[in-house]
Amino acid sequence: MMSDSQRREQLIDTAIDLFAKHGFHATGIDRILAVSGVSKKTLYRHFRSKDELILAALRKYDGLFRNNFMRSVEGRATAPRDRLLAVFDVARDWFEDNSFYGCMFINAVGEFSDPDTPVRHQCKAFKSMIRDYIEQQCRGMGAPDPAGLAEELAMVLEGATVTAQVSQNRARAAEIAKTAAVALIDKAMKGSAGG
Amino acid sequence: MMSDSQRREQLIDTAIDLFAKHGFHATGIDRILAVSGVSKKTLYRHFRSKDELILAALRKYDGLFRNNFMRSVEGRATAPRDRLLAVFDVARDWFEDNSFYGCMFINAVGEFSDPDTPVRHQCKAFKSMIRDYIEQQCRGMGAPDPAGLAEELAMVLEGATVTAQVSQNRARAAEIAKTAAVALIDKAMKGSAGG
DNA sequence: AAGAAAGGAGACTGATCTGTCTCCCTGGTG
DNA sequence: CACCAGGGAGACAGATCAGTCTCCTTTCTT
Repeated sequence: MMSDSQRREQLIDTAIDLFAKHGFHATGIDRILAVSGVSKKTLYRHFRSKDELILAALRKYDGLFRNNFMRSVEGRATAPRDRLLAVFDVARDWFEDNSFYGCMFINAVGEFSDPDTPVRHQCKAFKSMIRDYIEQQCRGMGAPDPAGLAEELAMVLEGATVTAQVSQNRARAAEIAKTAAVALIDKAMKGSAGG
Repeated sequence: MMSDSQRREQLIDTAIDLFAKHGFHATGIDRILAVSGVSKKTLYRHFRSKDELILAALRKYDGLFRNNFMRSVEGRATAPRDRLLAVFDVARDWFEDNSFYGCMFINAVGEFSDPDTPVRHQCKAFKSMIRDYIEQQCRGMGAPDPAGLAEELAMVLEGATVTAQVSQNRARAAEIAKTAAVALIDKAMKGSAGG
């Protein structure tokens, strides 16, 4: 039998799938219920409104992505510089996944334009998390300006994600981003101890 | 009095505004009618459906953006390398505009996930146009691999657009992108005649 | 086995969506 | 003034939206 908390997770997982695939406004509650097999009553016992379900989905997606992303990067490389490059290999795998529909948070920002909204705060937190992780590797590499380099690399990753979403050739987007990342890292490390 | 074609343009202009601000699914026909002051009958005389209005809006926005973008870049610089950098100054102005809600095409892609859709084709055409323009400048600069450099720079611009949309500090997104662009151009031109 | 509690199914409400159609007002012409 | 065409206003239809509530089945407890 399904416990109450299992139903809740089932609901959130289904919401993540459908929101990622079809968008937030275009995905109706009824569809989420039909796919998840949970009743409407149960949904509204766990979440006050659709907006709260959206928030819960974004939060869980943030955690899942964070874990998977960091574990994948760290499984591929140990040296900070190698990890920075591994970021784009992990991104390539992400882009090539069948269930890739672009960054869920970028898509959310496009649908929720009010900047002082919980959804927007969640999106900013996600982007900060990615940037901070990259910055940590930059610092470990001994970059003179780890924050500046991290912002550049995070921006390239962002651009690659969007490009992969729009274009046909998703792997190529990751390749180009990696090439650019190498150049940016080299420039940042030029003349420093780590370069 | 308003002519029929004026009403059509009024409709499209209003649609561009509202779609950019609130998204496509969240913007109802009735709201577009109320803001534009055009009647429903007239709308459906000009457009078969909302989807056709969306397409018309994307097409007109493409043309407006293209003209404004190229003219602004070319008004700021003449040498190809300077024009490539001017791209990010123009982007900075764009980001800082009050009516900036991110790239309308990126937002559209987030809401229309089916890749074989007129909307998606329009988005790809827009991105190709930007990349081709950048590539043209790269070629004029004598870059050894103008297409490759253009893809990198276009990706940085894309990332800057998204970052500006999410973050508070929009001007900074343009600054970082420009810094990264300088590094990428320098790397591409290293050892060549133009460098 | 009897009773109680909980959850699924889904009817229902009121709002809103796209798209059609009717009515009426306006303005031009004889 | 009479007539007629075109467009605005908006009623209307049918679907779908978020959210509430009722009914009934299932399952657990005693």
